Amino acid sequence: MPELPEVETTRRGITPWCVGQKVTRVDVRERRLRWPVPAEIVESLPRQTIRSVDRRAKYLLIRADRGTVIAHLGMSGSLRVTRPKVPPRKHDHLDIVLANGMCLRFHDPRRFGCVLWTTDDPCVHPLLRDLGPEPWDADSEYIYRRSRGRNQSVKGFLMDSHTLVGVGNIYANEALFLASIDPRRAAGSISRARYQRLATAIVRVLDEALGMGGTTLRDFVSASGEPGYFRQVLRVYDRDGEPCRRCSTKIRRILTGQRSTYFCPRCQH
DNA sequence: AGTGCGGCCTGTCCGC
DNA sequence: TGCGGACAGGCCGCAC
Repeated sequence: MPELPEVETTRRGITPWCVGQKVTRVDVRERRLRWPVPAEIVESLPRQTIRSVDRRAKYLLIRADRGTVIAHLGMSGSLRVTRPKVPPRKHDHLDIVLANGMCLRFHDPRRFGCVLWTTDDPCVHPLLRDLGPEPWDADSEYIYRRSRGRNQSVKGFLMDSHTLVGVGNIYANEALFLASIDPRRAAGSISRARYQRLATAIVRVLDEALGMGGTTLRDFVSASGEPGYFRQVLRVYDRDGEPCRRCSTKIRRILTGQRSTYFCPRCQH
């Protein structure tokens, strides 16, 4: 599933194929994504040149001459470089066809993702406007200050994109383990020193995963799926009943909200 | 304003 | 073997 590192990997993977390329056509086979694919993208994007591919949180920003594609991969999405004549698979919802004979193909079985179009600065788009800082830019003092007075669980607080972006369920669990913090604790009850550890832990798990995303970069065009490198290095996520890698106590799974939360009852407090 | 939760979707897995 | 149901997940948008 596309977490932040995979979105960044996608960005790096598609950039050399499409920056500087003119768009010749946009083919929409299924417009019912999270929000309908706007007709303007089909009308306006062709004949424009792609100038850059940026990322904000888990949104990819494909900037053209007079407008920007805002794409989100949701839970199950991918954006791959292929040739337009390659027959679309099931759930290949949209192609951005390029003058160099390639295309960007958006694939998303669950359709939690989106492909939108804006002619404004994408940063003022309602979806991006209120987002917190990127994890690499979020210093612990900011996170600590923001947590004061919050009764919400620290895990929920971390996963709130207004606090900071890019910390999904997997990384929230992993970072809280590294920082030895019980995910059920109220965000406002945790000390400044522990937020320092937490901020470091977040960057560490994201960098680790980004390093592994690099391995899928090589055969990017060949459309090979995620081989599951993540799983072997996970410390708590999806390890209910298995021994803690630090103290061998059984990892516990609980539900907070509707989300699975994994933690070591001995290491995290 | 902060917080919790429903809903959107389909593939996968489990039990009958 | 086939079928139904539970579950997973990001994150918007609503209700309290």
